[in-house]
Amino acid sequence: MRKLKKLNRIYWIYGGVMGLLMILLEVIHYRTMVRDIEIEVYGAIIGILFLAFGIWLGTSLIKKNSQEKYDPFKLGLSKREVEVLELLAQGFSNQEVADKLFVSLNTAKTHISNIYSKLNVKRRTQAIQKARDMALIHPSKE
Amino acid sequence: MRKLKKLNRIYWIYGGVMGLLMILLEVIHYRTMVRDIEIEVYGAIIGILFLAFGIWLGTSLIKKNSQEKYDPFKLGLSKREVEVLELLAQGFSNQEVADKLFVSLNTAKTHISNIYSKLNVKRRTQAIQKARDMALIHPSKE
DNA sequence: TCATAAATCACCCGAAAGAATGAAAGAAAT
DNA sequence: ATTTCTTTCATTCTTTCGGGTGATTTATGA
Repeated sequence: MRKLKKLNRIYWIYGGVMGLLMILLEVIHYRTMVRDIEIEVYGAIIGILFLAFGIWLGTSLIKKNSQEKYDPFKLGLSKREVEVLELLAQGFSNQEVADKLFVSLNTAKTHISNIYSKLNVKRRTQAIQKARDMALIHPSKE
Repeated sequence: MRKLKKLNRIYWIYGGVMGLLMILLEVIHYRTMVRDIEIEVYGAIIGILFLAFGIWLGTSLIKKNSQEKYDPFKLGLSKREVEVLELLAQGFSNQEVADKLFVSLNTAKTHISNIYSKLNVKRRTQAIQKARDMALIHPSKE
């Protein structure tokens, strides 16, 4: 639903930019009616414009593809649990998680256990994996 | 050293393709000397070619940037240890790692401990993190 | 206001993980 | 040949994890 909507808007943008580009070309075309001399320039301009547009379009498309799965914490995870998950993925121990959140070790463990059952995993490494795959947490790099 | 070399080769390739594109345009240009009628077609061809080139170039550049750090296991890691690291990153327990490599649990634990000291970490989650960051192991997705 | 969910903490227990050593056989290098 | 490295395994000990259960205190919403 929302996904489709968003994708569509992106394609509208692409279309719009493309249209603007065409208009720009038309303008250039009718401006340089003294073509016989200017045809090389005309070609160069078109080339540069479309090259730029292509690069922009290509990079945009890749970026869209590599993100956009972002499942918010709608797997029953509470915001506190997402916080904990974030810390887990950063390699902290139970005790460290507890300290960072200013709660007791027992509380941290409770959160972590709940995360496991909600993510349907048995170990923290699996939880981290799943969280990354489903983009439940902030990506580490790039 | 090797990094620079590789990057340079990539730019050579880009340059080469760009050159071919230019030659192609020249050919098209002198082929369609009946321009007054064909100038729109000429523009369209240039546009399409450069658009395609731009997209290709853009996506290639992004991909190159997002990889390319690949540090082989020159941190003192033996090949066996890299194997173990690979399995760790897949979320397996010590026992599972041992089973998959047909060695005893003790052996697996020894490898894992050695990995920790070589990567200078204290926990398996940190080892996995570091292995990913330094691209010591195969990426999980994409 | 009453029920429900979230967040907090405690206690117990067994399993897994990790640290510290030692040791031994085979491969590889010099 | 003789080191050096790798891989293998064992033992002991401590710490950390994870499961299970139960309880209290806010919030939130119906």
